[in-house]
Amino acid sequence: MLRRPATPKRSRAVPPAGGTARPASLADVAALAGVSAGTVSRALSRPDMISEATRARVLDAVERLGYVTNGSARALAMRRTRTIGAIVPRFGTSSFPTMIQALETTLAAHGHTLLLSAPEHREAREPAILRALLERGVDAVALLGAEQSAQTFALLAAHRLPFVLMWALDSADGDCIGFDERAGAAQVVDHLAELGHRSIGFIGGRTAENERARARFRGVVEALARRGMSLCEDALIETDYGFRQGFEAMQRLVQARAPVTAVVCGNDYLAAGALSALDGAGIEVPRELSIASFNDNEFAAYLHPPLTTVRLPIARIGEEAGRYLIARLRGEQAPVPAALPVQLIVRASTGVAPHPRARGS
Amino acid sequence: MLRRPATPKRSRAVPPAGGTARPASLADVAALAGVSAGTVSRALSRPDMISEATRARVLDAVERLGYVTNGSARALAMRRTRTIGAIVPRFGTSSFPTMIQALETTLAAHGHTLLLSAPEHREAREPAILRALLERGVDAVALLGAEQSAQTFALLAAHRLPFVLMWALDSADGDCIGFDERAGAAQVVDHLAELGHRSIGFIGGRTAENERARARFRGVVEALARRGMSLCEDALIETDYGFRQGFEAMQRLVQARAPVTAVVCGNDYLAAGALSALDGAGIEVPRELSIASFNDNEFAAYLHPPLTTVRLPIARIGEEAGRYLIARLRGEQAPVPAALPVQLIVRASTGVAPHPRARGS
DNA sequence: TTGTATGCGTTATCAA
DNA sequence: TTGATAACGCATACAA
Repeated sequence: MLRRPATPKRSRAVPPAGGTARPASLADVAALAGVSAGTVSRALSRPDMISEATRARVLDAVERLGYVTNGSARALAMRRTRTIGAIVPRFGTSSFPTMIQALETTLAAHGHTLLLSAPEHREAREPAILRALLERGVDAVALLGAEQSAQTFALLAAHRLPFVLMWALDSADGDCIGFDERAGAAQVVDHLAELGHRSIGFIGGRTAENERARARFRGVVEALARRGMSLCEDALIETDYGFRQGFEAMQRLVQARAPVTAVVCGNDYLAAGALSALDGAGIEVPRELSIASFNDNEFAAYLHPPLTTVRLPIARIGEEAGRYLIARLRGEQAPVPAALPVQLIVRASTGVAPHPRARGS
Repeated sequence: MLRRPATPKRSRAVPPAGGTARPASLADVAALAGVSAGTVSRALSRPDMISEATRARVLDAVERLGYVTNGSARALAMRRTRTIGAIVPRFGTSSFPTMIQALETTLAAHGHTLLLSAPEHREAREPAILRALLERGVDAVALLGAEQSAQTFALLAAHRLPFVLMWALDSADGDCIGFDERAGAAQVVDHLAELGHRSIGFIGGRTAENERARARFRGVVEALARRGMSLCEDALIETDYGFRQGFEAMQRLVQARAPVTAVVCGNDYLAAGALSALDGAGIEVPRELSIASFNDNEFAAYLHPPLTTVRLPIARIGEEAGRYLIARLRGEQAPVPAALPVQLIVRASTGVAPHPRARGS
């Protein structure tokens, strides 16, 4: 392929009509259209800089050859890939996909593509993962949570890479996009208090490992403290997120006859499991035990209202993250959006079809 | 930046210690290590072709400069990006994330990165999406389902791009990786028949739009036919997948007093909703109405067993798709794996913690 | 408006 | 084992 000074630069001046070895390049299009490569490039990216006639010829040649821009070459020349990396752990069994879907949609609308990494075990692999994204030349990165390794932030800084921390609040290390879960916690607590609940339990995620679980726990604790209350120590359970875990946690509370009239769940898988356990325990839910949860998935709403939920607009995290990064890439200041508002939903009083059982109680 | 013949090719022979404009390149590393660029390249990619001493010097320089390979340049030279594209519609609210997670994990283990596209409205945008992935130079593509546009297959063929159709069976257009949902349907039907059920209903996804919903529907119909039975026409409901939809569908069946003793649900969101509706209807589930579903998510198992489930090993689709594509990229023949086996799960007889209510009934 | 000539940062070929 | 050098395909500054 080298050492052939006598032959023309490109051996195939003829378009690969049937399907030649290599895909068509700018030079091929140029040859077919009878113009220079530079003209073709402009015809495609700056149509207004080219005459109507030649542009038509170029476009025709593009069509005939099935030409597709070589992004690697473009990226090399332009020093940008129009690609954004995202690192989101435990992707499959969480509510992150909704967020990622929104992120991808937002990015795609602006011509960017999403490079996704979904490590199973976070700490272990992460620096290597970021390096992989760096090698791919991502223009920016979206990370889940504010608790990244120092090495991660160092790499980001060294490469001057715009980045955003999703589902997090107030980090000194970078701009965050997150929910106002604290306000949500306050709303839930206020609601429960107004219903007369004075002894409240909590079934949540593992605060040592999960910064989101920690934020919710703290939010509830603080909200209670403001009312001079505190969580019932006999009804505090940390567990993995999951339907089964919620089921078992609530079973434990019931069997131990924990003296609570309300339980706040860290997410709605836990809540749904807890509700299901109550059902089996033969307890009349509405009067004896009120359940509340964060992070509304629809299914929990159909189990046994009244269930009070702090609905987190998960998709908006992705949208705002996308918007933010795109603004950054445009050189705009990209103001960090304020904490996204959450919504308190009280099933019994909303129009959402109430569970029939709720009527008779 | 051009027109500077007097200056050396790279103006900064000194490493960007603090943080210069552009990230370190091979040439920078070479300069610092006192070798040629080619040597650096080899030192990194073919360590065995280099002397111990120089490799050490190179690695040291790499470390000092924080050098990261420029994937675009590498891709341009090597004509491969080590990147794989995936197009999966309605990504956020489905069970696809589990599949994608597995795909990404498998690819990452082999040094490939996943480029993800998750269009909201499928037909409309898809050709453009594939083009976007082509421009990014993906080495291969994973598509959801066998029903792609002719244009899609044409593009794939024109670019000689290896691809695989996930969650699909037996397409003439390409290699598929899917479940043996037909066998699963047969198992469910056999199970229900052995329990004495003779009139069976079906609540499933929209067969006109969803090839997976169609496959399940057909599977059940065929399995029934083999036993000389057929679905109860008064108890056939097509709807969107979702907890609410299952709830409402089952409500309809109950209110219409559909003459069925068993209902098969197309996925477990529908099943969970259906079970919840039965609960509200005051019907004793175990004796009067048996529910079965495809595609097991854990939560349905905790509602009201006995629930019979065709568990689809969703993650394996992603794994196998990844394996297949990687084999193809290696030039291996990549035999198409047979339809992935599904597993029939009868809650009441398995060790999965039975719902307490099941005991008393 | 269009053509020409570099340069982007690697890899791969050939010669040393 | 190493160095020099030609692609890889595109974008762009400059000249025409």
